[in-house]
Amino acid sequence: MQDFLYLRENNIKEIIELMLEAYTNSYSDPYEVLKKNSFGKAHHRLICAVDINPGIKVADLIKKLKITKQSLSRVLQELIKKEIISQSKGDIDGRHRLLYLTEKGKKISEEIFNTQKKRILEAFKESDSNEVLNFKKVLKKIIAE
Amino acid sequence: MQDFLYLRENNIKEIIELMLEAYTNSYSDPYEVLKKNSFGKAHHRLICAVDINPGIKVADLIKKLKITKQSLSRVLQELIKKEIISQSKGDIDGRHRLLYLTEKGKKISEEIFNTQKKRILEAFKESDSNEVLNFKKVLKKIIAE
DNA sequence: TAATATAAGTCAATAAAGCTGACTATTAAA
DNA sequence: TTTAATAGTCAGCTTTATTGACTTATATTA
Repeated sequence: MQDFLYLRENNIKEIIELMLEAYTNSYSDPYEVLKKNSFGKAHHRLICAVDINPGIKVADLIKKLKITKQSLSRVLQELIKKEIISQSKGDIDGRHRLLYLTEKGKKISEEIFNTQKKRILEAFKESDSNEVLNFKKVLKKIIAE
Repeated sequence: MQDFLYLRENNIKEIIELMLEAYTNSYSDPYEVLKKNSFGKAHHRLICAVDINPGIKVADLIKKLKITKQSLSRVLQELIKKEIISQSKGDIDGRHRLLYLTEKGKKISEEIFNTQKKRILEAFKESDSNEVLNFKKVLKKIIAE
């Protein structure tokens, strides 16, 4: 097998560490916005996931965030009470609870997003459309089981 | 300003969420290895960061992981006691404590890495050298302040 | 050299996030 | 109509991280 430099263990290892740091940095940007609303990292993750996946089922959210039903519940009930997230009964399967951001939730999510947006746009500055698409493609593949 | 599709807010938002999921999935792969050694996510993050940055200072580690000195300390002292990480006094500045993986630490880090490697290699399968380099470049830019 | 600043470590109390286990209620499928 | 799936809940616990108030060692600078 040919020795592709970019597939060497040290390069892959570095990429794993870069992902840790990229996530850590991106998700620490909205610190002030979250604090203002008395939200923590768990709320942030939840709001972000529901924003990009409107109508997501509780079970899928658990898989996505890789936390237990009980852990999710505490944060979710809090956000429902504060009218950031709303629930509706699934019409195909009545056992499902579909989650959406409320208007209030959308506003907060936008506020959060605005603090993160700059970082990503800056990173894409010297990239062209294809490169961004490839970046996204790779991220998606990393997620795939 | 031209409307570049790939710079639209929804695309950026999606990328932020993909990063969350890519990190979450990649860092849940070594669950069994970590459990066997009674390590948690905090240990994992620390081992990974020291592996890829041998000789890193405590202060830099705190910046990288975005946790407090006291949070780091608990986990770090545990790993030093278990002889996973070693410390040495900085020779340029004697106040610094430089951190390294021990031989034992390197073995565990390899074991952890092996569970994560497959996922990344799979993601890079259909990418060429340039695309991987670009992926890495973007990750680095996302990290930059 | 004496005063000050920086890097790291520590103690204590608390909060946030997540876990396991044991249940209940509702709805769907066999 | 029994069984399975989905969601919710209660209780107790662990892990991770925080704030605040120190100490110790080493560097810097006045």
